[in-house]
Amino acid sequence: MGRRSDHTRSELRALLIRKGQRLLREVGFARFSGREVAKRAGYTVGTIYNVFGSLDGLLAAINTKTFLDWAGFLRARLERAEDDRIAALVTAYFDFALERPHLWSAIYEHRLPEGLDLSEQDRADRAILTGIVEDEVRAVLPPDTPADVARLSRSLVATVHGHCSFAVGGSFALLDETDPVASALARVRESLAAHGYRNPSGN
Amino acid sequence: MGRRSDHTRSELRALLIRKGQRLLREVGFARFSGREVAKRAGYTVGTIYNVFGSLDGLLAAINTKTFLDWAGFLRARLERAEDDRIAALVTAYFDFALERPHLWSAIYEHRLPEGLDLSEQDRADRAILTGIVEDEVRAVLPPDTPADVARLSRSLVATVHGHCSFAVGGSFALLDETDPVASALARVRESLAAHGYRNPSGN
DNA sequence: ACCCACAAATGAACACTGTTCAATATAAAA
DNA sequence: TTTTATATTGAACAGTGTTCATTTGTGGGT
Repeated sequence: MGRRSDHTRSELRALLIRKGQRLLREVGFARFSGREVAKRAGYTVGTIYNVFGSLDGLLAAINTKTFLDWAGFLRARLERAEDDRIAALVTAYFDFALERPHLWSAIYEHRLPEGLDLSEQDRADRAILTGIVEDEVRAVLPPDTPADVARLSRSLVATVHGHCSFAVGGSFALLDETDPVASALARVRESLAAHGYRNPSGN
Repeated sequence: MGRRSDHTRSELRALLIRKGQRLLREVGFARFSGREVAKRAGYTVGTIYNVFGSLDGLLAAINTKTFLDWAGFLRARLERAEDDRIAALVTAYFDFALERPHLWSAIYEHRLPEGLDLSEQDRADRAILTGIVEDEVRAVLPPDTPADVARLSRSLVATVHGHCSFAVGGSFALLDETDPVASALARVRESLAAHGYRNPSGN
């Protein structure tokens, strides 16, 4: 088969990302295969290289999509949230990961080879997540806080990330940790408290 | 070539782990190859399967070795440490990872396939690291603390791990974070302070 | 309606991977 | 010395990522 017109370039791009994301969710990073993605999309390997340049390009695009899905997930939860938005955020962070462990892990398992970098667009898309956290942190600290809110937010994301990573990866299971979300939330509250935050739930 | 007696079973085991660890450190998890490990050890692929059952078995053994090296690294730093042992611990945690990023990342990139589990020995070896942290945390909290020190220690390890993971993986670089160690240490101090710890350095 | 130039899709080829297992060469036992 | 047991090999298999010459449908120009 030669040239086709079943999809425009951007449709094809979206299709490959969608099918690739589904495969990644099902089998995980270690068993991910470009040929399989192409087959599921009704194309062959070469097409992935036409569209993304390399398999790493496709994986980067899939992971950026996952970041966007994740940001949407957090926003939806925050809308439903009552007074304790920090708890809602931490819980949602974990829930997204625990409901699709393969997909979430792949974000951190995939490393671009040296020489390749994320596009500016990818970076901007992925930064949205941190932005959401930053807004919530700022809302909860005193208006005149001397803290570097952006930096503190990144650090709190890292804190929650560490707990989530151990929870999804099984490190915590080996250590008989039963409630990683509660631990993560406790650490976040302690750090926020050190910057003038009062805990709404009393925990 | 048939049966040999160049090495005893346990010598061969150690040799393959050593050569494998070196390869992993050089090329990273994604480019790791069983055939290459065997070649460097002066054997062929099949031998890895005789000794470790599978490539995952070898990788698990290498990663356990890395955990033990890491624990030794922390202990050596703690011996040299002056008054601020918490800072020494956090700094050493990062330094070990940053000096051998491929090797450190591989601990978390490798996942045992379903059905396979770590041996009891591997689990015990890997738990030594957490034990070291637990000792230091206990030493720094009030003797009559009501806190669950084991659980808090695990959580603080997760906190530092999250920061270290972003530092090694480049997520922090994308966000212009310049001093992840300082951030991690600040979070750890805030949480310890919430449990009765007084900061020796005044930071 | 025709033709043609272009671009998109293909799939064979290459060098690799993990895994299995019959054959083999050697060490240990009899 | 002969026999038994086993450690080591390497060919075979099915898969991988990547490249690229070849093919073929498509859109634009006549």
